Amino acid sequence: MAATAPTVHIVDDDAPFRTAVRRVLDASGYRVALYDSAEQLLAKLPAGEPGCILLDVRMPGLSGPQLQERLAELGNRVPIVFLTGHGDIPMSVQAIKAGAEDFLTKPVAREKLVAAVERALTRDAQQRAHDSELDGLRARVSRLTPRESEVFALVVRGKLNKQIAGELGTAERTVKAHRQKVMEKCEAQSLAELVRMAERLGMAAAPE
Amino acid sequence: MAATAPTVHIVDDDAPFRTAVRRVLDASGYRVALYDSAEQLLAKLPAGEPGCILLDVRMPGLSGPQLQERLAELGNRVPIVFLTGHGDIPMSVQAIKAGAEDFLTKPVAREKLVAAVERALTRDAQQRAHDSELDGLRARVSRLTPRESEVFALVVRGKLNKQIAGELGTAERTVKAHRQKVMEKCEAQSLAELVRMAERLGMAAAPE
DNA sequence: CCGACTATTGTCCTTTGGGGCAATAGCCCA
DNA sequence: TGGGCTATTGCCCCAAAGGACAATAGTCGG
Repeated sequence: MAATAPTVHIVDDDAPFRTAVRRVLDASGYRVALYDSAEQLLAKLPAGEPGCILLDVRMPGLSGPQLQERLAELGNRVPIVFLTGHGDIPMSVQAIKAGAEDFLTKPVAREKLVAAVERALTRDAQQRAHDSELDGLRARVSRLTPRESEVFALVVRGKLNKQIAGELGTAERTVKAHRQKVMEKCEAQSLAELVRMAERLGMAAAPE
Repeated sequence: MAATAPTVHIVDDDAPFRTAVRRVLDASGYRVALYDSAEQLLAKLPAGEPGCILLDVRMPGLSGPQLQERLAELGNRVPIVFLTGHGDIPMSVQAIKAGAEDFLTKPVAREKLVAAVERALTRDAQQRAHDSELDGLRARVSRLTPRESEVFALVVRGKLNKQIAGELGTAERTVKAHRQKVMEKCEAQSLAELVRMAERLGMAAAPE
């Protein structure tokens, strides 16, 4: 599973500047893609591929912060490094709070830029690793039938089969059957593992 | 358990400014404490009490960011709201990344200040609630004897009693005895609950 | 209409987990 | 030195979970 090499997406309406930055990042061995507007990035950004965004703040059309917000709405969590000559403190604070990896000001020292991009790519890789683990989990859990899901929820709350049977209005034997299916579909080797899965999926644990 | 009312700790070397800010916060109903330097705050800050810090950046002696760092080293996670007239973007970015609740610039609109303080206090309350829950858990788990802890670790990994007995070189009956003690001391009503506790305490889950 | 999937249950047997009762042993503190 | 705590174990019994074999029924897509 050799992951695609990560790409740094540079979004800036200033063509000469884009080129200059590309040169720096090229020289540092990064794959680079250029966009002259936020809209262009939204249209072309390949989903699901590793990378990060190097983003200007002031641009015609969507601004950098607006693009950040838009991406968040779309559920796209690509790390963003802001790089601008027209920033102010409130803007930088807002950007970082919204999850930006960094907020640099032009002119920027080459090492600062490269370091920020590197951190952004590292974070992206970690997020992806984490997400794909969760996705695998969700995929398994989503194979459960509605009934099995109910049993699953009660099992990880520590309920006994007989209690579950009572709550669901079925026979204990039936619960056992579902429970087996749950363990099988979730590929859990033990109850402890199943509970951990539920926990990672954020399933509430009210024992009641 | 009526918690102590939260206190806003104002750290600024400018006396008139301190007084002005105190007035604003007093008027909003907050308890306020004043300090003219970071050192004074470090010396007097009551540990374990709810509150937040309203912190200037440039001061004689320890600077605001240095105080933030020092508090982090001490494990004190009181939310900090920076309020300064001499800030710049890198500084604000660094402060927020280091966990500051906000980074405001003088002069600040009264509502912005009050809103930031309110968010800081809310965050503090949440952290405290979360921490005290964890502390309760740790207190229970710390009552386990070394042997019981070993059994605990293996149980939450989904090991069977006989496997645990094998790994510890004791009889299965012995494991059962320890296991009982673990459930009792941890006040866990079910294995699921025990696993959740281990999870919240960050105990690794290598099933091996 | 048929096969696949889901939901349900029954019976029976085995493996595990949970506990009561009791005893042996080492250690530490008063 | 004696009580208290920890670690160990044996025996016995009951409850709970796991799983084999088998069967009935309803739903749904072909």
